Amino acid sequence: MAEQPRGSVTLMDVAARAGVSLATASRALNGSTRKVGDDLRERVLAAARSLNYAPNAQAQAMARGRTNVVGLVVHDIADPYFSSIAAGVMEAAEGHQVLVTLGSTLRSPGREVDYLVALRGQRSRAVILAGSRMDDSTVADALRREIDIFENDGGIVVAISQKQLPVDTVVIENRLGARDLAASLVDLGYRRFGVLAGPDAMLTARDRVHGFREGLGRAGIDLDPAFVVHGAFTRDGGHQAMGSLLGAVSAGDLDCVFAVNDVMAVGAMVACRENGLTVPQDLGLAGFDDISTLRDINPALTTVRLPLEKVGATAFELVVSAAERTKARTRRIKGEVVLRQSTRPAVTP
Amino acid sequence: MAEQPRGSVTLMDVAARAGVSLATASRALNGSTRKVGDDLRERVLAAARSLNYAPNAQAQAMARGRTNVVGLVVHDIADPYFSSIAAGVMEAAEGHQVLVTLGSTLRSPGREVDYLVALRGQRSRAVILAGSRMDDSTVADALRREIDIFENDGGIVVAISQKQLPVDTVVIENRLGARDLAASLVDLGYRRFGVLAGPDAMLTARDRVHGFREGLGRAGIDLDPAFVVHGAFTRDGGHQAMGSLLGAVSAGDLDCVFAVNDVMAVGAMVACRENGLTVPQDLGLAGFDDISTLRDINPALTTVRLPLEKVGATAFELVVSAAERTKARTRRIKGEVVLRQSTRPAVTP
DNA sequence: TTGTACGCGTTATCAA
DNA sequence: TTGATAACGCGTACAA
Repeated sequence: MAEQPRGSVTLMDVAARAGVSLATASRALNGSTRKVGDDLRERVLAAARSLNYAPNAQAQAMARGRTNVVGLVVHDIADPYFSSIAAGVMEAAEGHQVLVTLGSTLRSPGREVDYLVALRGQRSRAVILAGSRMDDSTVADALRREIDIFENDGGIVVAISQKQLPVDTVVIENRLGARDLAASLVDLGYRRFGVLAGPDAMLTARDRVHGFREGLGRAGIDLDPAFVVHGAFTRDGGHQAMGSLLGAVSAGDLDCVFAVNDVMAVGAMVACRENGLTVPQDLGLAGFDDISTLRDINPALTTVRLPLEKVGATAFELVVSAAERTKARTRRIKGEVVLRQSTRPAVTP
Repeated sequence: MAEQPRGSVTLMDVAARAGVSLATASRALNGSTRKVGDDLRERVLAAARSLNYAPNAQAQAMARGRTNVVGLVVHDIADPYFSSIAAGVMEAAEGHQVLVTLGSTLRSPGREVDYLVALRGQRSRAVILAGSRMDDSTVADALRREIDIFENDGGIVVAISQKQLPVDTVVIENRLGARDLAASLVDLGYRRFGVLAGPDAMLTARDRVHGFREGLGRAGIDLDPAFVVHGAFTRDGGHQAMGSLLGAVSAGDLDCVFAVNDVMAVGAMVACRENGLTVPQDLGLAGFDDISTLRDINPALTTVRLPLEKVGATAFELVVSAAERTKARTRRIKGEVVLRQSTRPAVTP
């Protein structure tokens, strides 16, 4: 049996036990394949196994000058939007000998910069910035600056959301999706719209509002600014915004409400219920994202489906293929309108 | 302005720019507070700032012999159960100068061992194993063995779920919660129960079934084994299991169904609807966990509330307080029955 | 208080 | 093919 040495087993221990030099042990365990005699290789592998040797990744990183760490920075890991993206990243990373470290900014944009610094300290090979960019030039400038430094150190940066930064980006077609949704809702016969708009500075929210307004405009419908209520990008934000909206309008002013994401839509649905309104009979309601956990709410939510796991996987692919890139690349992910019971069926003539 | 040097800035660069020795620079930036003259300290800090210096965490780790990396291993990060726990861990880690690395086993128990090896290679300070233990002695033995090695290297291991491993554990009182739930359901007047039981080998699922059966037994009610249907611990698993159950029993055999977690309950609710059953009029339905994302489904789910973020935070506290422990500690987290609309109101005499 | 020099565990370069 | 040895960047005795 193998004895259990106290403290970490080093390559030197392995080499000693196998009766070979450090260099040989290193080559047998990690270096290029065909350079160590089979007998010695066997001895080294056996020694490593019996000693439970695990290479010190820190030391390897120092010697090699690079790591296998990829940082993933999200706004809030408890939000299903981000946990789905994270799952996509993790799955894509499978088999790539990569360790994913998770950062959660708790929805405070400035913290992205902090994580970037920390991950630079870790000499992370790459960082994936998942989550909406903000309309805040101070933060954006600081971020851009830190990204420069990070990339100058040889790191890779990939963003998910808007093409605001000069890095490889998985662009989510929020605007297009919202435009299509608007068109579909008009097709269903809706005419008087309200919007629960999320935070004004959040580009994802803003793009969706813009796209929606655009879609309505093409159908000759105006979106009254008074019917656009901002609120947090959360369930409670949606709940509150819907409450305000309902308080501000009179019955008949509204026949359909678009919440810029599904969790807000769910909050809005509750607010409707509390106000005695039935969806979709009294009011149509639509969301955005098609969060899988929310697919079974009743009435089922009309929304724009986003392949979130694919978004994460795509970001990871940008990371692994970054070596051969010549300039910042863009991958566009489209959403697809899904009509369900929270909006009424199309009026058949 | 600061020039942007090509490649990483090292402490030597900072020392040179500040005109001090390496040791002084090190002390000014990291070492104990009161050992560097104010003037020199200022010079060093200024130099570091102007050069965008970020300490090489790998090198620090090597020199110090320890890291600030904590590994979090979950079954599936897309599952709200785990993403809530992860959020709790992240929030608790806030301000502790710790980087959390995320592992997702994709529900394959053997992968926990792989992550443990990888994290040992990283010289992680600690690993949090979140997720049910399995009734699989092969895996458990391998895990125990690898945990020994990990701890022997000075690492800390914390488990969340059952006290199956000889490590600090956040024990979730599944059994107790399910027992209480059973009692509450009996109080509501239910008598003929079915259970959607999850995978047989998963201890969390099994504990909940046992506890539920226990609770019924105390009320003098027998749980017919034919009414216990196993299935995956997911929405689809619940959907399928409920389908089987409804196919196997005749109307009147059943007046309430307990799904061992909320996502299964949601799947079950859909299956009910598909079979023309209305919850709770035709059938009561209860879950477990009180997943926040699912709180707004309709009818609202009767369930056992688990403070998942607190679970994660508690696990992290065990990590940071591990130094002063003498033997494996246990923190028990209780659930609380929450009665909602998916079960009928109590019959008033 | 400040500086010198060694060690952390590994890879990679050079000889042998 | 194998082995000795110099990096890698930092912390920290030890000496000054």
